[in-house]
Amino acid sequence: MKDAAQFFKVLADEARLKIIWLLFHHEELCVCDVMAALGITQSKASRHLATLKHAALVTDRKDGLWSYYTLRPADDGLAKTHLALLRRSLADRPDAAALLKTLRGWLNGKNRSVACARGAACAANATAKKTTTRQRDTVR
Amino acid sequence: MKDAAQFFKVLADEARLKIIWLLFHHEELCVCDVMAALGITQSKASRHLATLKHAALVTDRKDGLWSYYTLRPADDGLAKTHLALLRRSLADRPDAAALLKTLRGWLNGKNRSVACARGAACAANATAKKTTTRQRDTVR
DNA sequence: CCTATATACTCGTATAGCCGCATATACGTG
DNA sequence: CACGTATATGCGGCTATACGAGTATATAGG
Repeated sequence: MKDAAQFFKVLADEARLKIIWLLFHHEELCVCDVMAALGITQSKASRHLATLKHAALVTDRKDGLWSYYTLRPADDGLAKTHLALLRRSLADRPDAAALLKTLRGWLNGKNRSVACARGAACAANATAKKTTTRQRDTVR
Repeated sequence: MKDAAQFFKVLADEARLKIIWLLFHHEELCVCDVMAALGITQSKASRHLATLKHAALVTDRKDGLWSYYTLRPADDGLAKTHLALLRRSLADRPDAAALLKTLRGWLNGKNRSVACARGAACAANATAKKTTTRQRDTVR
């Protein structure tokens, strides 16, 4: 049952949950897409994607400068079913829908900006400013 | 989506997962039952039960010296469906079945022992001896 | 009241996890 | 080769979590 706990540990982070949610709806995303959609820093985006990769929930594909991440069909039964349920569980959430909308907005204007990551970073700042109260979320 | 991450955090611990699993199959369990079945210390059992209670996954009932814990129907949709799925996911696992067996063995001989917790502690020691290698489980 | 018991809780400590910053790496273009 | 860009990662700091050991609390029974 250790592996099950391990699996839930991967899901036990809001940023990772959001990334998974975005990947449910977009075959491939690169790091700066995640940065822009979630409004997080590059290192944070990269690290969480690495965690997901390590947990075998996503695969990555290098294309030139970009790394594209894709959801990978889980070989574990528990993971497979829980991810499917997660997708359904989040489907009716306003914040999940808003997240998707933000991503699509970013993807639209993506080509117009000279530097991809620079634009994403600006988006990150804008998002960060909205949430002035920042605090950790504990288990208890 | 923060609440979802929060919920998965509660599941992200092997001991808590095991407790939930046992509670799927036994209406009520007291702390020493959990101690004995999982082979853990009293403080660990009590603490994890407190965490589950705090997360509104269980309720407790005091009866004399004993505290009985019971799974409580989740009001949150996400929690409800994921717990139900969890139950199904674990159903075909050998270690989950073995855990139930251990608990039933304990419950049978429970009345024969003079001190409940003392017997449970002995069981804890016996279980601990089996697993000589003890290490933390990390996310990555 | 005194003792044993079951549980909760308080320490102190060790570890895990998240984060930002800075840097390294790798690739594309001129 | 030099420069800009996208990503990965080492490092240090901080917080959250988990744990054992010990202690406090409450209750049952003499």
